[in-house]
Amino acid sequence: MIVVPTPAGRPRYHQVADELRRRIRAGALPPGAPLPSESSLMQEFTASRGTVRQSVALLRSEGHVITEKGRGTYVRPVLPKRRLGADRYASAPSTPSTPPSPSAPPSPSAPSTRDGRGTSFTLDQRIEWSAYQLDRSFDEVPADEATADLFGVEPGTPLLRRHFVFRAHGVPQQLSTSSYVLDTVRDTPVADPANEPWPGGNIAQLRSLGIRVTGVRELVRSRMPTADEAATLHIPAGVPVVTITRQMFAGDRVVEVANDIVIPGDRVELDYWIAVA
Amino acid sequence: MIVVPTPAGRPRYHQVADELRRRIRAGALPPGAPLPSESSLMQEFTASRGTVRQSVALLRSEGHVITEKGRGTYVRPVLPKRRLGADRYASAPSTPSTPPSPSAPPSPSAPSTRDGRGTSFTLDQRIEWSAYQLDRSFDEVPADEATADLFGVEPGTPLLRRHFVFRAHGVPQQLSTSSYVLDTVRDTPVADPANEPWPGGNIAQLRSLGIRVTGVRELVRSRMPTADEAATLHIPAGVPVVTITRQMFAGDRVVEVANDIVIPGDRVELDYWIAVA
DNA sequence: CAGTGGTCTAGACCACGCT
DNA sequence: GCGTGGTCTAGACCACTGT
Repeated sequence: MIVVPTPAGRPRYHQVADELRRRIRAGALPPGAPLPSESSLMQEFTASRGTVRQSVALLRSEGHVITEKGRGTYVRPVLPKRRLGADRYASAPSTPSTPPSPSAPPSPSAPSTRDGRGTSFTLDQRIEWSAYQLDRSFDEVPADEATADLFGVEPGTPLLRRHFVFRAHGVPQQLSTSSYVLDTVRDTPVADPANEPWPGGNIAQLRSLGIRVTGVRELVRSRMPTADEAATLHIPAGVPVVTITRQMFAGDRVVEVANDIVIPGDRVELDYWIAVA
Repeated sequence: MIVVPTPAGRPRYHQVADELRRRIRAGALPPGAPLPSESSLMQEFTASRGTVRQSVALLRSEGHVITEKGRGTYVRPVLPKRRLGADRYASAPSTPSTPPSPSAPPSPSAPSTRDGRGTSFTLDQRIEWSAYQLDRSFDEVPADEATADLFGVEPGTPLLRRHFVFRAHGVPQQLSTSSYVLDTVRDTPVADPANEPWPGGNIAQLRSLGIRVTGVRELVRSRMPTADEAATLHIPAGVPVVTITRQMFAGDRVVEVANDIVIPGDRVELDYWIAVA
């Protein structure tokens, strides 16, 4: 068969993807709208199915569209983002409309955010403890090197490790693996999975043990999800995860380590305040 | 020829990808190592080229491997990550080994971090101002709605907008679009691109105008890069970007807005400290 | 049932990096 | 020139979603 030379030097599947991207940007294909079917695209662009599928795969990997088996391909809807701010660590149990915490920024108006690609909006979405559903599994393990380092203890120190899957309103929101040094929680209500979710979270938990958390350190990274994570969190192709490695401090002492909180990147924004000396 | 057990129902290209992932995790294919060529894989797994290519495309989109035209496919090397902490906003000009800033966490030891996929390490990498190269373009524009909102001014307010491409040691590190209200910087050295990079950064710049920055708010998000961003920042497939929307405050007043700092997700980790009341 | 996307094959020509 | 991956074609069968 005769291979059609690529007109502009640009591969045909890029041309198709470019055109579809253009329509998405221009609003001709708004979020949620179906893309033309593969057969339509084959006709419209005079390309083979493989080429058309390559275009769509590209758009998928860029996070522009999602594909549903047997139904079609759709422009990725923009999800409302959960905003995680410092106030989630405030001592008072959260109420849907709690005023900002003492160390919060000077009440900046909630900005409308851009996702860098077009339509966007942000929801200052608070989820009450009661709306959470929770899968959890607790176990006792010796500290691996990374976790020991974060705690500032010897590797091998016995830990209580808790693994959580948070859901809110039926939608998986995040995974989290969080540890306490076993000695500090053994035979306390904190070590009992039945007491989760604990109102006020880990800080309240530690408080019940007489440990007063004075600060939290968060190390934020981003990467593509593992296959497991994508499945558990219902993450479509083209969407990264944000990971947080967290240390809770009581003075100089590390009292909790979350060795990777994993959150879908299309459902969250992290809000930080830095005081400048 | 190695015969891979056939978990029936699982598509062949997934089986191939699973096996390659396994080898990567197991260390049989360490970072930087070449994957078997497509023809080898075709033989080893008794699959057509299309199927083998689909496996590799999957691994690429997951960030496990990168492909170089005419050379081969390689396990993605783990890059040292630049750690961005609050100290980058400290008043004193940074020196490679400056002690932590006043509001910093209680000197936690630099943790060794996990990338969630295997081998990993972190470099507490400081880049002196002198190591920066910088592309910049300044222009004067009326504030769009999002930026006006972040500034707390009316849309249309004249802004000095600066676009930067930072490189360090030849490697592109981040894009940034940052604005001042034009009235506050007109006819000052700050408005002259020739004075970039300005030692001490935007805070020192504002200081030279008699404006004392008291705090910085950062809104962190993650998404896949646009085609432009991927090209400019040399981002391979399967690597997301971290974006930061930043407001600099002088008291209650917003004095600078960075309406999207874009950083490759495989080259950075953000380090935040939250004081708990 | 018809329409959608998912998987797979076999073959072809091309552009690139290296030796 | 050889080996690598990049692009493209044409056809086939399948699983899933809707009516």
